[in-house]
Amino acid sequence: MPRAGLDPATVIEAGAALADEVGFEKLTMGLLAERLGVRTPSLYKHVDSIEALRRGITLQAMRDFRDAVARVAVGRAGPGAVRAFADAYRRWAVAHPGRYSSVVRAPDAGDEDEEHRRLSNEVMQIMYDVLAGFELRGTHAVDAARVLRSSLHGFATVEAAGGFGLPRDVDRSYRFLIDTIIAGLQNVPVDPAEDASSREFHPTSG
Amino acid sequence: MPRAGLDPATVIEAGAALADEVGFEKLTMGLLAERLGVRTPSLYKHVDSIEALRRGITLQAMRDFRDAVARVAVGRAGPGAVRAFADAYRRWAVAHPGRYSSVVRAPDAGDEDEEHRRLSNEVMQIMYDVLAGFELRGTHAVDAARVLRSSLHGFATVEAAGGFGLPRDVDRSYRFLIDTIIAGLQNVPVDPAEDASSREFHPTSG
DNA sequence: CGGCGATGGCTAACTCGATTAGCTTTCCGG
DNA sequence: CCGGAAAGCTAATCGAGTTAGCCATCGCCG
Repeated sequence: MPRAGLDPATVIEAGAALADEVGFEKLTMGLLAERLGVRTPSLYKHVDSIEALRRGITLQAMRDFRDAVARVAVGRAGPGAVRAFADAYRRWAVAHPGRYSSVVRAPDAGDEDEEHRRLSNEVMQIMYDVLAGFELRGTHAVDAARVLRSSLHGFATVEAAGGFGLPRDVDRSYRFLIDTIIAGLQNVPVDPAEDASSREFHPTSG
Repeated sequence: MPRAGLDPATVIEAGAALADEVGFEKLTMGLLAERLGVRTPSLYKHVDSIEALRRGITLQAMRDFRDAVARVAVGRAGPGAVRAFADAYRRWAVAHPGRYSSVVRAPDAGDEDEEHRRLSNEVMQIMYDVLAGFELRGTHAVDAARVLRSSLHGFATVEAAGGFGLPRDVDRSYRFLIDTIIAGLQNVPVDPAEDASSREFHPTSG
């Protein structure tokens, strides 16, 4: 019998694609093996465990996600950049539901290696960049990035979970969300006590 | 040997408490049985399956969550109500991480029975109520509720996943999030084309 | 061209969690 | 006090993950 010609990258890529179809949590070694035309134990020649497979899918997805949002945001800042970023964010999440789950899940203990942290920070940095141009000094730069992150992530998660009852309106609600965030960041009252703590700014720790 | 004296409600309550300790997804029949001083198969005298157990925990948690947020929001509207609601929301999520996961997870196929839908709608209704007082007509009432829901859910999820690097600042960021949402809802531009579609308002379909 | 070591795939077998079957014991109403 | 329903238990099955160990294939080197 001819060999399947697998290697770790192929297995992880196929796992990511399969996760998009059946859901990241439903991804199984047996299912992936079947998809690759191979018996389950054979996969262990390429990945150490299902945990390692998930980790690999997560990292691959994070790189792809970072590239997708970086592409539209590069060199831009302010409301237009936030809109473009938010659109790319949701578009990617909707196009890759399984990968998106993998990106945002709570990493299992020890799962968060150096590369994971680095990629997280790169995405946060892109958020800081698109938010430049709003008058956010000091700690509020961190806060604003968290606002953007939480809101977009929450929307994507609820949408992916089928939590919105009326599918027709979801695009419009997303636009409203972005409009609200932008208007909010332009009008949020500045607490003078907070503004004094500018020194605490830590751009890579979002 | 004396009987343990279990019944479905006890088992579900213990399961919810255990989920808060070990995480909803790590909850196992064996673990719960051990906690209750009973052998694993004995649990099946009280719950049909682990899926049914999860469903029971979810419904119990949704009721408790609804009560917690309803209590602080009753009869109030506008920014103060949004603040109180958001505080109760996050407080509950932080205090009951396993239950919170169960409330917001994507329900498995068929899992979403009538009571689940009813409880979802009740929480959405509370959101509509606290958002009354902002000048949101027509479809934007739905949009605003989705904004609030997405943002609070996203923040709670990222926080629960340990996604924020600087734990000290999380309270402040949450306040900033709420301030931003409130300022945003007070200043978001109204699109005249949207405002015309007021008839489409469906308050229970969030 | 032949050989050979590394590699990739396979079968068999084990573990663990969920679940079922069927037995036994306890409890409670009559 | 008695009989059956209810609640626990042991034994056993099933599926997913994983390991061990066997064998075929590939690619490279003499």
